[in-house]
Amino acid sequence: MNIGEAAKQSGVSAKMIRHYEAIGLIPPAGRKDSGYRDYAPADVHMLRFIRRARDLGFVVAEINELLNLWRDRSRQSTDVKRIAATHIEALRARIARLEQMANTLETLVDCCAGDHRPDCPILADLGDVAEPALKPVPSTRAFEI
Amino acid sequence: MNIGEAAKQSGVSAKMIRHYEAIGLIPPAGRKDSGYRDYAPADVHMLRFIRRARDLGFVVAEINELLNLWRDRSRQSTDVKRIAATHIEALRARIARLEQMANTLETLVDCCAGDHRPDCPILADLGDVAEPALKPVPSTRAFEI
DNA sequence: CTTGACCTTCCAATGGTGGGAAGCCCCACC
DNA sequence: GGTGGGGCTTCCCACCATTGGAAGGTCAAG
Repeated sequence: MNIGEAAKQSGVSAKMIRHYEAIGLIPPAGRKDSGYRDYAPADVHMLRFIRRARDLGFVVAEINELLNLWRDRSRQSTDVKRIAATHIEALRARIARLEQMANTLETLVDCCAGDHRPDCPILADLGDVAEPALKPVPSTRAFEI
Repeated sequence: MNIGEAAKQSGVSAKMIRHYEAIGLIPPAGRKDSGYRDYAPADVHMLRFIRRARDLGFVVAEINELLNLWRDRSRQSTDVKRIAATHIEALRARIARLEQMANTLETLVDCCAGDHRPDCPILADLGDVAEPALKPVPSTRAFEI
């Protein structure tokens, strides 16, 4: 099966399949005489596993661990559970941060007249100079939030 | 004032101050004879505005709009409100997606014995082959989630 | 005058994904 | 036997925000 077909069946784009192979998340696919990658149904199954894990927000490093456990017939379910639980914590932390942002903004928006006048509590809050305890903190990267 | 001092007072790292200047978010700083950037309290104020907006999850493009409105004395608060409201919607959407992930995982974790045995509903779900309607959908980028 | 803290510019990496170019391969159709 | 179009290959670049580091100039205190 060509990479395009594997992509269709797994829901993982051909681009990403090659990428996952390049970073070692999946083993190098077999090749036909033409040089084309050749995929078996088992490979599609694995790709679908990856796709589903991505949909659940796991990052590649975690998916790697999960894949290893998946393949390991002598695995202990507690290992899987630990990874998942840790991930849930991370998700909840991100949610909490986003919710705090949204709530703060909601309050400000509710206080804003939203008319033709220039006075705006949102801008007032943003430009408020009265914030002393503000260090050049290693602010979290956007994609980690 | 040197960039280090401006960084300390604003909470924006020197690296990012230079970056914001490079991408045109802030105007080029004045220079001393030595070539060092020179910052006035007003610049620190602007940087603090940016810092606060980032903390609320605004992306640079939005911060640019907000800065322009901030500087525009004839602005209409409705413009600010609209930007903020749109941003809240985006935040809520991200929260909803993360919550769905967390809830799905929570269910799976609750069903997992978490002991020495290999049987695990989490892996079973991930590897479930019974998912036909799975297209190579243009999955959202990580930092947009 | 040296030392160390600060500043400068430039380049690279992060993570996950998409876009595109240049060139090869394969199949169906005429 | 050609030819056209679609799929495949590799390689490089972009996104977003941020950090790290190297190589070198500047400043203040000792």
